[in-house]
Amino acid sequence: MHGGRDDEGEPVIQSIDRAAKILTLLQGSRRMGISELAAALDLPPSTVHGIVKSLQAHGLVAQQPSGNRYVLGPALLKLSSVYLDTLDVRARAMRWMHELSSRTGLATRLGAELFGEVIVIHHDRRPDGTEQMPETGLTIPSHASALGKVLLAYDSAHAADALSRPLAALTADTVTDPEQVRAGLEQVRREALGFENEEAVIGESSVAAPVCSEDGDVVAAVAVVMPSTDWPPSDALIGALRDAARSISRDLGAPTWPPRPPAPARA
Amino acid sequence: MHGGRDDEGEPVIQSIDRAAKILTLLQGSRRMGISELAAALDLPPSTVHGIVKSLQAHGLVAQQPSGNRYVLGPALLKLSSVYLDTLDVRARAMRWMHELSSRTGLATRLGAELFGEVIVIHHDRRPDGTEQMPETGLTIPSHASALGKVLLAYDSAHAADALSRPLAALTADTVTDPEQVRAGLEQVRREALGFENEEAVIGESSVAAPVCSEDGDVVAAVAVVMPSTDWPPSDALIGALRDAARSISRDLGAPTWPPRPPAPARA
DNA sequence: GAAAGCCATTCGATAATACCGAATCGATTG
DNA sequence: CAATCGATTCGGTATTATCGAATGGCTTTC
Repeated sequence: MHGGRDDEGEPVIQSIDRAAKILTLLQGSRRMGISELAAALDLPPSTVHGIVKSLQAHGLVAQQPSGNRYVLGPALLKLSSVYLDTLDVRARAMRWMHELSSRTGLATRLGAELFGEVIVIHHDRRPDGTEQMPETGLTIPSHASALGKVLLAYDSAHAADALSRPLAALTADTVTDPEQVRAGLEQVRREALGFENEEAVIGESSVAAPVCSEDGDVVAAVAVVMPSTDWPPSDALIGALRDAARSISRDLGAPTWPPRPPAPARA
Repeated sequence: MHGGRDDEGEPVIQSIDRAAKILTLLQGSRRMGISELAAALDLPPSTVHGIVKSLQAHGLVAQQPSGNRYVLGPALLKLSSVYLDTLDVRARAMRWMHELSSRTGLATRLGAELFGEVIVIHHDRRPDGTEQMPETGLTIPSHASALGKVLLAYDSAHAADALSRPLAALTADTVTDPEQVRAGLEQVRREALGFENEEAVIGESSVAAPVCSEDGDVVAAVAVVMPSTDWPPSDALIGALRDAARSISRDLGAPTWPPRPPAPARA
């Protein structure tokens, strides 16, 4: 009952807070007018206008040629590009993920936690020449993905956050009961593997393994994405995935792999 | 002399302006402390601290585990992902770029203008299976790239902006004289093609063509990137590039291609 | 074709707000 | 163990963003 994130009373600068909320709103519904934003935030239009114009001056939002609708701006792209460059995990992972994709013939993803969801930090395509959407930057609900289950299993704060709100059903197979999800995490910890079979996208399944940093924490997860027709994953595939996860972790200076579960478990 | 961008006296909200400047600083030098930022902005550390914390609350910046240094945050990645999704140009271009990459065996880029530079909006890799850095989000100086030359040629505001400041020499072959760059644009307009031979990266050359929108404006440019050993590009390659540029423009509803130059040119 | 409604935008007064300087806490170094 | 450097907290003050009302541009409607 007393849990939450925004009633903490943290000292946040009002206008920046509002600006960030506007960006988040534009993230949800792509193109919005001033008064639309104003209504959503319960603020006078003139206030919103000032904020939006300030964001626009820095390219963080842009108004489309049509005139009176605003969208996210190009400066965000450059910022995110630099953000990706600062991530050691990603830099180290890229090489092994490419190898993993080559060996398995499947797409691979690297994910980390962002506000209770999973954000894809790197994506290596299937090596066949087909056209594939870039997935870097996508966010996926934690409870419905292999990546998410792994991250949940080793980060209790993340788990508490993600499982405290109602879980969306993305397909018929999505597990929407928090307790059931939580129960599954036990096994994830035991095997250091997370599975997901058509729980997020129909026809698509995945397996994920944890990636550890220098001080043994799980900072990310790698996944292999496969067509559901290939389910369950072969031992060879799982072996390759574990190899990749171990290699990345080793490159990062992790002392052990698989990681020791955080919660006390009697021998 | 009287030209400029930031002395316009536009009504910008102070704290948002400062927040954006902090993001830009973090974009330049990856990891900075509070006092470092404060020095750069000539502000008291406590002020900067407040702003940074507010940004942090929304995931726009993050402090690294080490403790007292800040970096750009993961929320930017999600925002940029949505930004990319809102771009029709990109959505339409992806398919044709993939075909272009397949036909030529080379990497292709789609670029647009951002504050006088070129930002890469989409990148299709070389179809060989080699590991390649994702280039989406990179920015390239306009004067040293084929993409940039095309964009400059059709957007006089962009040209005025980009060529008013000193031009960086990225390689020995970079053209750093604004007038010389400007002179080259004439030919770009005539051929609807921009060329660049080792002017940005040694061993790499590229050719670009304009992409037009519904109302005939040049909104982006497509480029093929090739090893300099293949220079000059074959007619077949240029043909394929033109085909792609025309197809994308057509999909966008452009009335004509190649675009009519903006400057009055007597028949 | 004219009028009305909608929405973005501008302006100026007000008080709420973010800013700043000084003090505190924590970490790192000699 | 002492001292320095930096991040962080706190509270008073004045700058600053906010808001309401008025304007202007655009599309819609009758």
